[in-house]
Amino acid sequence: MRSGLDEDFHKRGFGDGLAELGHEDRDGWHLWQKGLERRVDSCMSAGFHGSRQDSARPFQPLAFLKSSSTLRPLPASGAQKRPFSLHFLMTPRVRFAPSPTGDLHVGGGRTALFNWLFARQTGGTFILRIEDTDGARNTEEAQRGIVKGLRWLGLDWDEGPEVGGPHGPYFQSQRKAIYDAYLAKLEAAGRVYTEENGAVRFKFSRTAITVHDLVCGDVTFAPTEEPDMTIRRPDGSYIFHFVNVVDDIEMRMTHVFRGEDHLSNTWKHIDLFHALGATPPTYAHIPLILNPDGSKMSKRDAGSAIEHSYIHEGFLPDAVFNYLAMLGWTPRADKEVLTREELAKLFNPADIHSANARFDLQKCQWFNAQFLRALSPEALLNASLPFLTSAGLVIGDEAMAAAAVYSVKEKVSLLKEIPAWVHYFFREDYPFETDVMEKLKAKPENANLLKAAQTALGQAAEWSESSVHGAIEAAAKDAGVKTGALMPLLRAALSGQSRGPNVATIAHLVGQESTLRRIDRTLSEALG
RNA sequence: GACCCCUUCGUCUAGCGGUUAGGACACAUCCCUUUCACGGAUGCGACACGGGUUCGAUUCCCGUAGGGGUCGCCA
Repeated sequence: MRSGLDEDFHKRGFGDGLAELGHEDRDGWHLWQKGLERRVDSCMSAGFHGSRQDSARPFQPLAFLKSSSTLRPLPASGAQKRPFSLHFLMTPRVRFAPSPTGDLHVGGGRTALFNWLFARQTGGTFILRIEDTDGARNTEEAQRGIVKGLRWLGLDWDEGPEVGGPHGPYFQSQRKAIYDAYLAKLEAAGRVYTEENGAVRFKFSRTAITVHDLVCGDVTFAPTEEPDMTIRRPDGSYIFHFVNVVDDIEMRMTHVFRGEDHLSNTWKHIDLFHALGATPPTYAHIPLILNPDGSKMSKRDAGSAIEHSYIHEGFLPDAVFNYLAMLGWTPRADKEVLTREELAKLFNPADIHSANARFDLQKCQWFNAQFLRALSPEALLNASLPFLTSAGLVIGDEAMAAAAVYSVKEKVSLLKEIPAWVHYFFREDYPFETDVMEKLKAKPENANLLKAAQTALGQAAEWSESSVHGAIEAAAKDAGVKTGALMPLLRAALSGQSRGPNVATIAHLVGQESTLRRIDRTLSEALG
């Protein structure tokens, strides 16, 4: 979608790649290139990231121009220019490229999330590519875990497995012919050699290579002394570094958001891009997620796996999405609880932190509690259904069930806690908790109090929450006790528990007949 | 061992040379209240250390220490 001006701009050579930036002022951004100045009205993702390393190149700008305005000769004055790379007539293409190792790891989930956020914000394309080059340890089952985790988080992809796309196949195990062709290019360029056993190595250029990173700034690596990199095994299968670069070229990636653990190897990738005559994408190496004690988070650690730690524990996708997005990035907003749409709108790679972050399960649960409370009764019931079912509860009346779970929503932070709070709504043979039983038996007059309440409730002509409440108050008054003395007894009788929603709410929801039966049962079983 | 990244309350963070160093989670106290919660209020609590630069450093520079990462025919 290029405007005429953009087209003109493009014709004059303002393509992707290196441009120069003048300055930012009230009029917007002034970009300078090839003797012309272009003023930019609006930018998506406006922002600059200061480079800590090289003060001569202090900014690594990030701009996706939406509209353009004037195009005029560059002023002759020697205003300072700052070089930067900019893909400004191109919609971004980003990808998440996991190797299928089973359950989606939170670190991977967040990497996918940042890519997704960026794509959704800029109107770009988000691609899922499965890096299953290591046939020995990759299984279809493992790949399903990744897909399930991404779908659960709501990270939909525009190209990739299950949805297809123009640059497929999206499994590296199916792209051998492409890699062979690229290997031929390297051979033609004299950049590879084959070892005696058949392994193929890539000849490093052994020059200094600078990574221009949106997060880390410019990072320069001195000419390497490492041995040349193997890119193909003797059995003909290819190595990660090579296929990763080839696919990023083939799939036209403009940006790569990935974990900081890749930063140290990025010079190798850039070397490959250059050897293949391609321009490297813009990189953004995002900080890692650490355990609460600062150690590296691995598969076995709490909170590390999407399905095991979140889906099964009763987290809501939106909450995990929100929490993960805030780990390593702070949106410029006056609140923390944000929807994925709001996060996508606010996302700015320039605001990504460069320091690793520790995982805090409590805060993640807090986010979950926030989203839980915002759910409608129907949505809450729907979300808790798997947990209610696995607790053996049978839902008869859905409206009642929805009201029941809704009545305890601010008492829990995880869906899996809900059954323990609502089980008595769905059955009348609930157990009496030990302390509840003791409390009931503590005073002989409790039985009479309950009987009085039962009589009053039995006589209620109307069965609304307020009428129930009124009947209980009246019964307490007649019996000469405070309402606050009767309520706990009734709560015990109706639920077998000492805590829960309002007593009147419970009675109202289970109905008049059940309420009376529950008191009968208490009288005979707990006080009999 | 070499190289790379990082360092503000316990945790996530705001800050971009001059602030009583702000917020959120957690924790504590109080209020609300039929319980448990929610909510509200208050409190606790941080610039890793040492040198510079500067009238002035949390902020800029250099070291040190500490944490993390990378150096695979894993991805």
